[in-house]
Amino acid sequence: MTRRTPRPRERGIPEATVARLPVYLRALQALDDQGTPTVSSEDLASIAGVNSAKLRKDLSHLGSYGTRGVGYDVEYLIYQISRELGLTQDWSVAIIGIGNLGRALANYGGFGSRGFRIAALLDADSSIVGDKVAGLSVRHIDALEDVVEGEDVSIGVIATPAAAAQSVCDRLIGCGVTSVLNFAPVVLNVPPSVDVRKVDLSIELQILPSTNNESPTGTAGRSGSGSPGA
Amino acid sequence: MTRRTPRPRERGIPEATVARLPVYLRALQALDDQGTPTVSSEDLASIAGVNSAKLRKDLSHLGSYGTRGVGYDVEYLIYQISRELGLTQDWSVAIIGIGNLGRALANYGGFGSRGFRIAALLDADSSIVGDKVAGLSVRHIDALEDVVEGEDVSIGVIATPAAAAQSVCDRLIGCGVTSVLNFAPVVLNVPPSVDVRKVDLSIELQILPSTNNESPTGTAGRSGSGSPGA
DNA sequence: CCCACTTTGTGCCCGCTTTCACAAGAGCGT
DNA sequence: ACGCTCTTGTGAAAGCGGGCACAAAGTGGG
Repeated sequence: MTRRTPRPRERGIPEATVARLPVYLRALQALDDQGTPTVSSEDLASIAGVNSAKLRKDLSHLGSYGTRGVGYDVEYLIYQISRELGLTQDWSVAIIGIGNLGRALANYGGFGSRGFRIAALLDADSSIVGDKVAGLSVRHIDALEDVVEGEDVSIGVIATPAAAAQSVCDRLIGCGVTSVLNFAPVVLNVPPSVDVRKVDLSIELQILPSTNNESPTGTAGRSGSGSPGA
Repeated sequence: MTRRTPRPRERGIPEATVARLPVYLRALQALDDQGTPTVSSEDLASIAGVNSAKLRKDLSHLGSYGTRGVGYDVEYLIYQISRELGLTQDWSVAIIGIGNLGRALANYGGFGSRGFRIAALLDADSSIVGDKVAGLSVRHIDALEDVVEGEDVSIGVIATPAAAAQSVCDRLIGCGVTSVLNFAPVVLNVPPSVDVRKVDLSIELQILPSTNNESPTGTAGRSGSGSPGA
């Protein structure tokens, strides 16, 4: 097992904050592309869709990188957030299950641009093994252990049918993967040392109609990215 | 504009609870398929991956549908949860942006089985307009207003590139859609009466590596489905 | 009828988040 | 150098959600 590089840093940044950092990061990158040199917490918060006080408190956990009376230096903040998220190093990702969703994920540009390298695509269906998807050749699931070892994969993305998810997950964990992103509609059973994030497309849809009724308290247009966290 | 049926009920169920109801629902349906007539909070909680006290408290918000000493009647609970989520009526969904992700969504079986009917697929790229995807013919985005009106669409799913998302969203809202599920990596600007849920694939990935480091406090394997909510 | 056992529903407390409000810091024009 | 304006960083308060632990309620056996 090669080094899985478990970033040392991270004193104690609240999980809720970490979940928002990528949103800030994207907003900052958009600003950077436009050539904006600095941005105030008010403006950045508005782009990211959050309260400005919350934004400031979030950023304050990284350190005092703002300048009073001026705002934050866009490029410097991008660097600091990337660093905190561990995006300054590359993470190898394996996608298991190359159906429609797996293909969508493989082709999704958002990954490579961050520090994520899609190292392998795996599927159990031998009729698609060998196909080229997003420039990669689909390999058979039997090669999972070899691939994880050889490519030093540290993140597994499960896009298989529900029935296969748990066993795939077990095999991933068995060869040292500690982070799993699960798109299958099942609750995975994992030891505490492994972090699983779950994304369930149909659940998102089911929640939707229940929230937009004329709530007397006026819930007002939300836009959370999901994950209540713990 | 036909009836958009804004369910009247819903006194004040916590958002965190609503977000978990679909998970319970799925577990219950699996039990029902196996012919299990009743289930205890302990067992159901274990399947759904939550604390049993939390489960009981969640369900208590719907009313007292359990029997002490016995548990919950599976079928009745399915009905009550479906009802609360508004799944007892059909919702028409339009997917805009038929790239890889849009295709994955269109083919995703989980929708039709619940009360969701995929009414239309729309895209701006005329080279794919007319293609058959998941049994539906892709229509041109110009027809958006006609489609929403004609099919009584109440939910829009945005799977377009980031740049197109806001304008598509505006058009959806313009013709009466009040619920939007956004897969594009931008924060949409909407009036408070519209509910937007955002799912961002690359953000989930970015959060992942930051959470599984040997946190001194032992954060232990999480598995939240996302959405910190408001 | 009574008792032992099971399981729900919930009061209570604790810790995490969010939000407000403001003092301290930084730049700028004069 | 001074004062004005802008913006950050943060103490304190309020709100929400999670989980324990227990009383209440229902079942079944004798």
